[in-house]
Amino acid sequence: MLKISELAALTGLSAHTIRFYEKHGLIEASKRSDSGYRYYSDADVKRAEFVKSARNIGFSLDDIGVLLSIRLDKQSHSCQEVTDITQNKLDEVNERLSELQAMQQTLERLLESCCGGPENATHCSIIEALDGGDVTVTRRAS
Amino acid sequence: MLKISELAALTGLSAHTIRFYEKHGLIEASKRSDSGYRYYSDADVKRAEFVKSARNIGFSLDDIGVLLSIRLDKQSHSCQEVTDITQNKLDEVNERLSELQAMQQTLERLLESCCGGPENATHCSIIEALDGGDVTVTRRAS
DNA sequence: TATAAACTTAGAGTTAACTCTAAGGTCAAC
DNA sequence: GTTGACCTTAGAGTTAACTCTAAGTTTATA
Ligand SMILES: [Zn+2]
Ligand SMILES: [Zn+2]
Ligand SMILES: [Zn+2]
Ligand SMILES: [Zn+2]
Repeated sequence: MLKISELAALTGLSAHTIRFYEKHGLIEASKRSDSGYRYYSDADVKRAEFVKSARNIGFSLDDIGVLLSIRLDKQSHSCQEVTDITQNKLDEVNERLSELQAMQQTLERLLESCCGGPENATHCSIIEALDGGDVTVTRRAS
Repeated sequence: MLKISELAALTGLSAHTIRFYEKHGLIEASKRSDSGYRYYSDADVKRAEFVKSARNIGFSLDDIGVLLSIRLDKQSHSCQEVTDITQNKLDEVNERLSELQAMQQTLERLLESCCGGPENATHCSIIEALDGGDVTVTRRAS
């Protein structure tokens, strides 16, 4: 049984974050000492590591909640439920990637066009481009 | 001179957002009617369009504030100041792109590994992968 | 036994960029 | 001269995921 700081060291989450996740139903300590200290079993640690992995991939805490409930009772859930969540996340990531790639291209183009030197900006092509409005249109985050 | 709703229609910003930008020093109405209505001159419109362009590229409101002050007095600023802001933004975008690309790869790999079918999830390779912790490590957002 | 490190809770604060509400004043048209 | 669209302000609410604080309790170490 680990104390919260030990679980924190193991997972790389802070003790604060672990308590925060607990409040959101993602992590729990299967035991409390008489004085109220949290103690984590091996199963608790595995669960925390699952949460950390899912978080690393980019799943939201809400997604992770659903994934955990599937993990807890695999019999009652289908692979399709899992791929639905995963596909939705991938769609989201792809959408954001498109936005960022558009920004990247525009920024690179702007940087190429500007001398970047120490002289004054009266001739600056970046300022001009922004003024003219002839910048690549990037989609806003949804 | 345009009223706020007309500027909104022109720029695609909402009237709320225009007032919000004004509060943050980005947009201003060079005139007010006796009753307090905002009226925007051609120069105001250009400035609002500059803000909109910069926002589309992904600059933060703070960045835009700095860009506007350069735009307002180009003599006192250098191209380098402009490229610094732009380069910093590009670095940020590139960092986020790396994170998202790692997520994308992991998610695609997970989706390939799972059957996605209607049977129960006792054998689900996505759940297994998250359990095992053997997912690609993606950097967290800074 | 004394001190420091670690733990507890409830709840407030952070960030960015909006987004909305309430309560009321103004303006154009019919 | 009244309806309805539009305008004003101040300020609160939203979102996600933390992050921190305060005030007090417990435990480990010397
Ligand atoms: Zn230059
Ligand atoms: Zn330049
Ligand atoms: Zn399957
Ligand atoms: Zn599966």
